[in-house]
Amino acid sequence: MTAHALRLDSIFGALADPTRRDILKRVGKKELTVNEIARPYRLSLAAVSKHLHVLERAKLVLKRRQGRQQVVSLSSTALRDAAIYLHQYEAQWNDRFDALDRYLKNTK
Amino acid sequence: MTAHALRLDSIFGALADPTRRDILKRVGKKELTVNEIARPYRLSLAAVSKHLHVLERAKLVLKRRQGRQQVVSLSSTALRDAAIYLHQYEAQWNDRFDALDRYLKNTK
DNA sequence: GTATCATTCAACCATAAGGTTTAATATACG
DNA sequence: CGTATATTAAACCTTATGGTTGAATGATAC
Repeated sequence: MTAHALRLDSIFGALADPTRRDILKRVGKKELTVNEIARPYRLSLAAVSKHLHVLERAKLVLKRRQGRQQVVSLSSTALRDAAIYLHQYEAQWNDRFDALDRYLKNTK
Repeated sequence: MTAHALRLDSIFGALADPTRRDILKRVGKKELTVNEIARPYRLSLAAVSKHLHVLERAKLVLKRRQGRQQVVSLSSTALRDAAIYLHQYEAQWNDRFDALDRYLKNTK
């Protein structure tokens, strides 16, 4: 399997979990520490840490150390790669999403 | 969890497997029967049938009976839903590129 | 240096995913 | 009706995933 395919595996795999999509949405608005990310969920910190690892492996987020905390931020390149993958099917979906189609074409 | 979230779970989950992405690509070009779909893979028919079930559950493909065969076709609505989901991050990947643009301009 | 805070690692558990083989079902053909 | 063809279901196996708790690590504060 190609590197590209492996990458899509990890990206789509990461996006397949609702907690991880929620984390993504939240760090997309604002960088957060691991503790801040974990707070709203009824999950152990270790579980959230694992989710972050999955997101990191898919390159959907970046982590950097800031003192004794880890600051997590969105990394949009993988999301863009996923969008580009989906784009190959653009011709097959509704005209109503022309704007999105044009956008994806321009950034390919 | 909302119906919408469950839907994204199944869509992204289905897309996370390379065999399924390959099937999707092939049925996107031309409707195929289950046997035709299975032929190129070193997998049992039952395994391919399971993959098709995953794709069907995610509404990424449609199956209809034609005589004693099942004809599988792409259904783009789920792909479009996935694209719409990713689209919410469009602004952030644009920002990233804009920042890069600015950077390149300034250092030219 | 020791205590404390933030995060991860290790070991473990339950369930899901992806595969196999064999049996069952549905449709078509003589 | 009986047989062949196309596909799925069942039972089973192995590995991956998502969760837990408790110990280990890294960085700061005292």
